Amino acid sequence: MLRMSTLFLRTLRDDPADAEVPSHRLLVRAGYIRRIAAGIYSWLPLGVITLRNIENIVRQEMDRAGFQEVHFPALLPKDAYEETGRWNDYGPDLFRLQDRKGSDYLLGPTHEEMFTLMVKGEYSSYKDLPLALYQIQTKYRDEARPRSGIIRGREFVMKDSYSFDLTDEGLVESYQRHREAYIKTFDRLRMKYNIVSAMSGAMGGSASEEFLAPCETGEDTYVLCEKCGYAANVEAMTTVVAPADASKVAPLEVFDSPNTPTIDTLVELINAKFGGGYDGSMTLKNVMLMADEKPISVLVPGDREVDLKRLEANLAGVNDIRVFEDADFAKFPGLVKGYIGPQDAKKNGITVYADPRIARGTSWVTGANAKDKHARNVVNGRDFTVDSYVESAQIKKGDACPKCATPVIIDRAIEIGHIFQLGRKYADSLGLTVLDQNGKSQVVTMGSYGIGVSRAVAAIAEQSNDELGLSWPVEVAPAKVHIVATGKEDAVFETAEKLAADLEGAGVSVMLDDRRGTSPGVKFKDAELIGIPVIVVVGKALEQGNVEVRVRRTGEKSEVAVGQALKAVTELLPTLP
RNA sequence: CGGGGCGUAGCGUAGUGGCUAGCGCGCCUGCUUUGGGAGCAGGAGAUCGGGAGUUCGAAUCUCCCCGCCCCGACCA
Repeated sequence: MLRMSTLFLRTLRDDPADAEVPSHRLLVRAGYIRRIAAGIYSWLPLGVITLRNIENIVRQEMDRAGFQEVHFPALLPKDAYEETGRWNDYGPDLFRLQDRKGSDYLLGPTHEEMFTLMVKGEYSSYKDLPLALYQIQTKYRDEARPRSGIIRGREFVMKDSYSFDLTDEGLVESYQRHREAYIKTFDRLRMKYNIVSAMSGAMGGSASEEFLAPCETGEDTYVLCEKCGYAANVEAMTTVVAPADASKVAPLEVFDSPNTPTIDTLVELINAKFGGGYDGSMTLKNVMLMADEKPISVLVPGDREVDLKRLEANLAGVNDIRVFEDADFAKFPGLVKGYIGPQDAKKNGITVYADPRIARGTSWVTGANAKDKHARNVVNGRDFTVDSYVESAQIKKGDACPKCATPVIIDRAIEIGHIFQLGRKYADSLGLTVLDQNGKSQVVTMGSYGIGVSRAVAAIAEQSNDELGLSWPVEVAPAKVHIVATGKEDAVFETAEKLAADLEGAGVSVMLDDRRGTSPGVKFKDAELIGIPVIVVVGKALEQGNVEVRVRRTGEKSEVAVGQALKAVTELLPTLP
């Protein structure tokens, strides 16, 4: 039982000055967490209990799915990370340190290497597979910009699991098992979420999905089709465009276009010149980029920007992309800034990438590669060629769903889980093999799955709060019932004590506000701020032999006889989220 | 890393060269009060982020450093 009279807790009346997003503001005000440094927080008793509740739900669902818990140190020698190349590839986000002998260590940002080696050390037969292991552990990443309280921290708690299979089909099955376990977990946490297609990114591998909890303060953007349910991270959103028939398009025509350095000025000019009917989407923008210091041109419709994130995610084998600078233009005199068209790309030795919207046979208005000159009726396949198609244009609200063509909506969310099929990358570089039925050595294929446990505290807080404070789901809350004793008569406190003891006896965790001499207003405000789902007030109504039962989330109140309170509360709890 | 903002008591803040750094919350003591962050009286609590400088005099001006927040870049 938690007692307000002794609980290590001080709630704050004012919002902390350094907190903006609701979860951060309220978790600090209600005394769950305190900031230690940027992206590094300590947990006070209420926070620890809440975090543990979430951890335990995650643990139970992992165990139920047949995954086995292990535990690694956070402090790791660099060896394994050297072997996979991540000691360097991970870059400045890796916390590195040395021991007294000068040996290199790191604080684990994720544990693929360690799990792979652990399995390698124990297992060597196909008969041992499939296998899935997990841990709940503190991770360290020296984020360039930690933000939003515990939504993106530099130290955070994560559940990470890894599956090990002999075959690709086995991996797909393991992936599905994890997917289902995640659905059960997040449902139990009472979170609103969408499962969206994602890019596997730097981790390599094929299929990947993210569990995104929609909320305004989220830092991920994703598209959602309300009709067919298609959901994808913007990076993974695909564009379906049918090739056009260009046989009737008039020949390419170069025209004078002075003072049209931007798409807007160009559209204005061509509408005046050719009798209207043009808009930005009919022009072709040539964005010059350096991909690993090789010049590339990316073609997108004039009314859209190049989305560098999407481009980078979809452009295989390129590490670094940057926009052209003046020095780069100087090296390519054939490129006339503001008047570039893809017609001469070959001649200039530039690789041309195009967004799928620039389909074969489509006709465009674009630069004519000469100062103050543009061209119209420039047809893909006739007047220029595209080396490769790559999703690169910015996604807009209302773009067509790739599955059913319905206009999609765009929403923001917090990433709370990520599952993906890793493949053999780590098993290969660390030599994790098993003998198959024929006694032949086979490289194991892996899946990797993560849940941001401490981030889930923030995500749930983001999704369940109001102007009064937090409002936790029953299974997550630091206690299920918050009993407020108001008044100065001993009878009130005695009744409250007894009810608290009875509830605890029935397996219902209780927070009891047993502070004497604290005014009722303070107790109510604190209870609402802390966000325990059921508030029982033992006070004025006691004269009639009643207590008041309130539902935090809805504000519903009802009076029940003291003798009925235990029953009323235990019956109420299962009906709440 | 680029842009913007900020750093004064546990929290929120006032104070643009001049007296002992002010106020609210919280905290302590006493009295009163007890259904919506009570009242009165008294009290404790601050090297004004750090260092150097300018000045008769610096929270206030200058320089350097540190830290925090927001936007962007980045982010398995």
